Amino acid sequence: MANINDVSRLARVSKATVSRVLSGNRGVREESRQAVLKAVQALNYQPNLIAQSLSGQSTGCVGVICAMESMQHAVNYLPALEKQFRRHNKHLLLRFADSAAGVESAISSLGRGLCDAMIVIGARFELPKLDGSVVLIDCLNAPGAYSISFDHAFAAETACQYLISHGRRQLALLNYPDGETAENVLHGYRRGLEYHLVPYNRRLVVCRDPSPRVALQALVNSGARFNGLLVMNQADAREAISVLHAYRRAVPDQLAIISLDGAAPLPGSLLPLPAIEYPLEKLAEQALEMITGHSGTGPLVIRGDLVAG
Amino acid sequence: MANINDVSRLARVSKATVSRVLSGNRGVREESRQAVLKAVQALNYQPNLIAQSLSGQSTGCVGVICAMESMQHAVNYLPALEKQFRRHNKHLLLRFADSAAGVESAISSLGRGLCDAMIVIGARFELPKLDGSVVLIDCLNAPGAYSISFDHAFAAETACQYLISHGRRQLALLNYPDGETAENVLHGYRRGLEYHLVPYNRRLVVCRDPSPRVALQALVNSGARFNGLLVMNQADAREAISVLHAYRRAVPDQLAIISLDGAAPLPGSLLPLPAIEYPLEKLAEQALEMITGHSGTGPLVIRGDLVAG
DNA sequence: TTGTATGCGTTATCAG
DNA sequence: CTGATAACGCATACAA
Repeated sequence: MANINDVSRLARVSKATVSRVLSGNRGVREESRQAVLKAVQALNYQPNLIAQSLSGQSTGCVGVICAMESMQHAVNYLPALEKQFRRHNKHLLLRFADSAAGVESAISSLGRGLCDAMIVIGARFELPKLDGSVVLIDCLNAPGAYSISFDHAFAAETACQYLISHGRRQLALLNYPDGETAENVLHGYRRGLEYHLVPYNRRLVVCRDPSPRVALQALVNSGARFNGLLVMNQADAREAISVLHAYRRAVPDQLAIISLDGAAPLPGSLLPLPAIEYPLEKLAEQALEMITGHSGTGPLVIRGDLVAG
Repeated sequence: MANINDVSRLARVSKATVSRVLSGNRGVREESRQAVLKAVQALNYQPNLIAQSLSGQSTGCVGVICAMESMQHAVNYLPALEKQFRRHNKHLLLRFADSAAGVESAISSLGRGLCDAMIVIGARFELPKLDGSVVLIDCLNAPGAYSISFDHAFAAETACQYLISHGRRQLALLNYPDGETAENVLHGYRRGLEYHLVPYNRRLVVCRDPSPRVALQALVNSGARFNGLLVMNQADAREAISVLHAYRRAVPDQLAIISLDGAAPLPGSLLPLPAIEYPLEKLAEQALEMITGHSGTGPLVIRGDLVAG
């Protein structure tokens, strides 16, 4: 690959002039400018990004750490993020992690001059204290200053409203394990019920961890009756369908299921379920703004769209 | 972030000595070694990767370009690749592309000193001529010297054997559009039939492009009878189930479906279909070897495992 | 308007 | 065994 010296030699100007022409051509004689451009063409010269990074102080790379638990999940953000960041000439450095330790290791490995910033996506585990240049997307218990999280209370409430307005009043909830997010979900769930004067039945609330299947089995076994079910994501929805199928409960005829995070709508899915979805492009935009710093600081909470099945 | 100068100052040695200690500590007095190590600890020093890249000639980054058509597909290789490459301190630079032009653009954008090598995954479109440092994985019509592709003929034959041994003799094929791969699939399909003396019926072979749904509709409408179906991937399988469901054909009771690429087994999938699967870890290993050059050159064709539903 | 010189952080060469 | 010093490729302040 040709470098700036080759170009300057061929164009009979100095490296500085070449550099000037290529980055904001201010104050260069048209003649030299053309010479440089011609040489660039001839040599098919492209500035070396590594050298640019070292000289400037920015690499143009952003580390993206995907939590693996809900991978099907996190992975769906990737195309939207990549598209958005590419527009701004930013590259994505990909890592996966399945624990807080994994995230820390990824961060320290990426944070050695390679990245200008980092994004953690979809972590369901407790996160360590993080640097200011780390943006958290869809992470539970986001401890950082920069985070984009979902309004789970609002989502749960909306889901209840939807199901109840479709004639389902006995609503079960397959919630996250104890934590801020679970409380938010529960809050929204109760608000949704209250609005329609549906009494709250704690037996209808179960925890998806360690296993959604077991939780649902326990729920069914308990004899508590329900004709609607709120789940936390599409994967859980599938599990639920599968379990309930085994119990001869037809979805959505006898039992309506709604997902509180409808990301990752699987192509050619057999039965499209209603869900609360979060717009991927908007999300990517916000993440970019947080990273480039054009945005006001502070965590951001976004509300999802109700999408009927 | 502390740099090598800070360390050398604190340890009262030169930069060179610091560098020596950190990379293969050959010929350094134990005393200085300890001093350096102490300083490194104290300052939490980690060598800047960008500077290392500029100085050495390798960035330790590998570009990964995922074809977007069968994204659900390509994206599934990512975790395995990342895991494998991370072991060798290689980072993954992620891009998506949906056309040959997109791939070219990605390659030229990544090929400016950022990457040592590149991988293209899952391209179903015609690929341009590519540099030697590009490895093609699961790409149709792989034109490069380095490629890992699947033995489609073998897969198709295996699929036929499986279905026929399960009492399905009228096998339809939802094939790729014209091309080398489609021919291979067709070859395997015919071989599988021949083995069991099942006559070949060309009406049972349809093309999945531009739309698997339409192709299947046409197939059903044609009146040709079939009780088994070979599809090219899980997404197509889902589409097929959906279409056939509409025609009141139950899967897998009346009709058995097998996928020739069972990657991306969806979690909690309702009905696990039989499929030919390609081992992701092996694949990632091979890709790594091709890139690090420890492997004999030339394209590699691998055969998939039959996994019953 | 242009060229020179210096810095970015590291590795490697070569004297000492 | 160690320390200066020259690359690596580019950007930029400064001088002309």
